Amino acid sequence: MTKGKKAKPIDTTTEEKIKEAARVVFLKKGYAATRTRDIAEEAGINLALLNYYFRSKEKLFNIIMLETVNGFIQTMTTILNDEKSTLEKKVELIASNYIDFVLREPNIPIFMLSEMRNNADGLLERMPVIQPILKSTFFIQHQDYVAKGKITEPNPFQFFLNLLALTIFPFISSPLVKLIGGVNDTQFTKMMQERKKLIPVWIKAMMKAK
Amino acid sequence: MTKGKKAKPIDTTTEEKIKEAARVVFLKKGYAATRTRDIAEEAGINLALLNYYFRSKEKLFNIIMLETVNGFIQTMTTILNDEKSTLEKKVELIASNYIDFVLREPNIPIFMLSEMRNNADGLLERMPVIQPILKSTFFIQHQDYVAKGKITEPNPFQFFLNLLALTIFPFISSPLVKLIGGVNDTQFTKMMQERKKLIPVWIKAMMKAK
DNA sequence: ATTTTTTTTAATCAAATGATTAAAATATTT
DNA sequence: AAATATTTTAATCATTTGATTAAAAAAAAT
Repeated sequence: MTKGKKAKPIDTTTEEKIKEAARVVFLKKGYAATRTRDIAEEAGINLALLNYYFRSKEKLFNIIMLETVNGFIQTMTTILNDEKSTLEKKVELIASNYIDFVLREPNIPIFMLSEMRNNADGLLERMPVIQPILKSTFFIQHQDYVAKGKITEPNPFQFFLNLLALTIFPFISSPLVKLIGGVNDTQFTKMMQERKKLIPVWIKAMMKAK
Repeated sequence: MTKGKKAKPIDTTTEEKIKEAARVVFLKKGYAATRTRDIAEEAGINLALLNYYFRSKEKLFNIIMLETVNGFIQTMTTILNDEKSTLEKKVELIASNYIDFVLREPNIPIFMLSEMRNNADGLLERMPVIQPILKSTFFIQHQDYVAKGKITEPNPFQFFLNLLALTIFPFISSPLVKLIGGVNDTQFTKMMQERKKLIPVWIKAMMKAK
């Protein structure tokens, strides 16, 4: 109640510090397994301060979730809607940019998808920026390729799913990959780097498959 | 303490009922978000009974987790190690069997992967039946194909990852798919059924890609 | 310098939650 | 049928955990 005075350039470092800590903990452990005390400790502040700034665990979570999803979708929509680049180029960009992105933030995919899984309190529907994807240049170009016989499978969603799957799944399953394959972090990163070049080649091959 | 009398064919229905309920709730919500009371209610029994039979939430969870992972890996190793079938046939079988499997139990992949993510208390290492995969006939056949020039990418793990990704990822991302694509459950199932045939075709095309 | 506002904290609360206990109900054995 | 063992429950405990409060410390305004 001492806050909302508006137009007041408050020193935002503490608030940011808490948000950053919340991001780290939420992304690593998920909402349910996260204790607000964990976040406070990670931020190096007292628990009450967290509630002072963000009122509740849920509100803080919603902020983090929204920013995370937006960060993830943003690059996507930009690439998908670029009218200059071909479909093949878009595939390259998505593979390359997202592998880099997820290498920096490996917890994001499993975090997002596991939080969305039971869609508690309609979290998904409140997410913005998601709908435009269907009407993107990417999908129009796909349609065009299908019409010209350059792509066998006509469902653009199968195509998009495949691209996402090849790009993101390895990160979601990385604990398993590292265990089964006896792969360490360095090797894993190297494999993912290789996939930046491999995925476009694979996708191109799949397009003409029948 | 009245239990462990050994060699006593006790009526196992209550125990099974609790386990089944635990499976339902754990798979849907994950360990941290699950309340033992939820499980008791789902099983139609009292909370104390759950602890009487299984001592603790964690012990019950470990049982469910172990059975789930085993169920998931079992089919895999059987297919991967069959010496009669070709590599192509194995790809078909894995795609087909796993899509059927996950259509019946759509929560299993995200459950397994999200629980494994921070590998608390070395859950992963205690999982059996995982190591043999690397030495399976599948990988030997892959090596053979590489030697004969039938497969471009030499790393068998990339190959295996791709197969898993194309098969499983759609289920993990189904909330997103249904939202972005405006796809309902029936349509989703249909898409996945189509993938049973499509994935082998795609994989075959990817094998020769360069 | 004094007053006012903002920031931070320690202490505490209340609800949720995993677990236990002791006794009642039911089944089994004798 | 009586005695014994097993199964089930209601009530309760202790800890965890999200949240609040009131007061101290720090910063800003006057």
